[in-house]
Amino acid sequence: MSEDLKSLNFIEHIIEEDLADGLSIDKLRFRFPPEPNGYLHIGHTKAIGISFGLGERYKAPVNLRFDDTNPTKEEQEYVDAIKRDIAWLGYKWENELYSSDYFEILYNWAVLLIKDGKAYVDSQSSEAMAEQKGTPTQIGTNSPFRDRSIQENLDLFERMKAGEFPAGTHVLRAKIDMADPNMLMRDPIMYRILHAKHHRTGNDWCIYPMYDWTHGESDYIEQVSHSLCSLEFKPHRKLYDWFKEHVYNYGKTELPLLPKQREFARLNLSYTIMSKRKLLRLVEEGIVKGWDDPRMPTISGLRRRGYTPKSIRTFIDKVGVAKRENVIDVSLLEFCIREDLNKTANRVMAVLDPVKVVITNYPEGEVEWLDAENNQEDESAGYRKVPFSREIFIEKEDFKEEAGNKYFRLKLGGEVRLKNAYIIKANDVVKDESGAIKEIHCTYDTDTSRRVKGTLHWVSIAHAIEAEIREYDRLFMHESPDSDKAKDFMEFLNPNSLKVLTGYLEPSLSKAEVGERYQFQRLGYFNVDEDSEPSRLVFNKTVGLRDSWAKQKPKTQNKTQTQKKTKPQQQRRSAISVIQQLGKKYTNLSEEKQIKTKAEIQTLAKDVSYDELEPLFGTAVKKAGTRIAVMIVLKELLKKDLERNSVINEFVEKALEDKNEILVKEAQEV
RNA sequence: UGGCCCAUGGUGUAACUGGCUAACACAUCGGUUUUUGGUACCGAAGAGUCUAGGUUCGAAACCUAGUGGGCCAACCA
Repeated sequence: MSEDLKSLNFIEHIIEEDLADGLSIDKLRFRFPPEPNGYLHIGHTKAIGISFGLGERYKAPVNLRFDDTNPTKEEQEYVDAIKRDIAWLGYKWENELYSSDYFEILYNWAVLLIKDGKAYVDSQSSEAMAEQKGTPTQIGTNSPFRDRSIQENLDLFERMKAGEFPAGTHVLRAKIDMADPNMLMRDPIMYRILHAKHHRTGNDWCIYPMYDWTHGESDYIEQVSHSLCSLEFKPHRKLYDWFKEHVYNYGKTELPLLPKQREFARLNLSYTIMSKRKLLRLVEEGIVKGWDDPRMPTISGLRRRGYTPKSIRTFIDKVGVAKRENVIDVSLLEFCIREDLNKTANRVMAVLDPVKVVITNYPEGEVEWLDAENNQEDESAGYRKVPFSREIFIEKEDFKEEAGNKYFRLKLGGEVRLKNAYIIKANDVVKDESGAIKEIHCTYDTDTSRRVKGTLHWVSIAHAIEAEIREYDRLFMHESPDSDKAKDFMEFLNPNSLKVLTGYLEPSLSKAEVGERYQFQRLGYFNVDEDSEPSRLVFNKTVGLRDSWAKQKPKTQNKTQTQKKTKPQQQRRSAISVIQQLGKKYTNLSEEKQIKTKAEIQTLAKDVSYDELEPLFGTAVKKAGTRIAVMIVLKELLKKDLERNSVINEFVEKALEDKNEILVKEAQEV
């Protein structure tokens, strides 16, 4: 193992600092805390990759902890799916834990908090409490129940637990500060009454702890050293720390380590949505066939689509970790899966949009079994036999009656190589009444040593097996479907996200098994779907091959859309600010470029008023470039109707004495 | 109108914590090789680090202000 020379992300920097400050490396401990209320998606993979990745890097334990404090939304089905997905990704958790395991200790701590006067029972409606809470810009007001006696609070809380009250009648709140600018500190709710059956604790409890109270304390109980979560929890940190510091008094002997919460930006993928709620809607409204529909960004969807765990892990590695909002281009994900599959997937031939080719000089009824290499990237992959005969299919797209010489494929009078077989020449076409090509008549040549520009894949008609091919396109046509505030994300659905075809495959595929991945040569990577039956194989297209030929054809809509997009900031930039920027780099430019830039500044100067320019006379002496640009603009203005004044004279004189020659030269021309 | 966070090529991250010509990956464009218009290899273009001021011999990094974006008012997590 070589030393990891990769630069550290900000979380790794924090850990390294903590280590340097004396934290013992064996105290490092992480956790991944999903709520079992939905399936994991590619966005979660980032969180998984960060915490489990850190675990692998530092050989530290990573707990899988289900944050199951809301029995109304959570189900065992999701627990199972989450475990399956994490394991599939190849990560190993130290302990499988549940927040619900800590209900008892959490309750006991809550009682201590009441005894310390740090928590109280509130008995208002949620509406009343919401009103008292204030707004982000307006402080809140105290609850009339805020100063109940400790005895009364203890009594009420115990009776809440005992199930004496209906839901919604009482809550336990932390007593912090209703005037805190951070709304989470305004006496947050710790417990609510919920007469619901929990997937693990059954009917043992009718009060359930809230996220903030549960999550941080679970970290503390598990002695997690670094509790990593996404950015929207940043405001929670203050409360996380408040709870933690109070509870520390009750547990410091057995639980000496205080966890540290840090936040990173979540992953966004272009053309997809990540919200569990919205994904659920796609499932419920039948837009997709289920959580594992290959078009879904869920881990189970990607798995079914043919993605490998390795490709997803390298993807997560490549996207990095930082605190700024980001949208990752799907092309990066596609790059990762192609990179992996290129090395591992065996090549086969399949024709998805067939046209018949008759090789007129090949004997009728004859069949040859030719050798075909399975994977030139992997010598151990070996060879297989493919049958060749008089009648074969090729792709419609691979033949044109006439075409320019940039078209390497088959055309009348032209030659092309058949992959793993012979060179053929197209002599004639047979058309039906409508003019559609029915057959292409070719002759073949057994001398395959000649250089021929194009190579086509093909399949012998008599030997081909039919299979269902499912081709997928992005589910949404908008780059960030859920960012439009005016439109519902459903409006951006791509109506053609699924295309079902019948493909003709070489016979070696008849033994293909569910989950196996292949490269259909020149087309893309495909895997065998679980809907397959021995009599009827079903393939999913995982991803197409890179296609630099397709790019030469007219650009697609999406391309033009993304290119039109410019930063809003830059759109409304004034001439003067553009000039400032040009000036900044002016002194670094080559002479040739300086001339160009100067002309540009002169043009822009037409849109600059003297009032805009004057403040820049005070530009620092060392910023010669900016002053040069200002000088150029000044000269343009003087050429027009501007009159010289003392401020201008002063600026010019100062420039004449400058050590920058360009500036002096420009000033001399005034 | 408050608080907190963020700002580096088209995209995502770096920059040894103030010091070389701002690096890497994806995307883009060109070339070489090739029985996949794939892969591999070589090369190019693209940012002077949101703006302005300041500190400093020296700023992407530090300070101030501005601009732009995000988050925060669920008995959700």
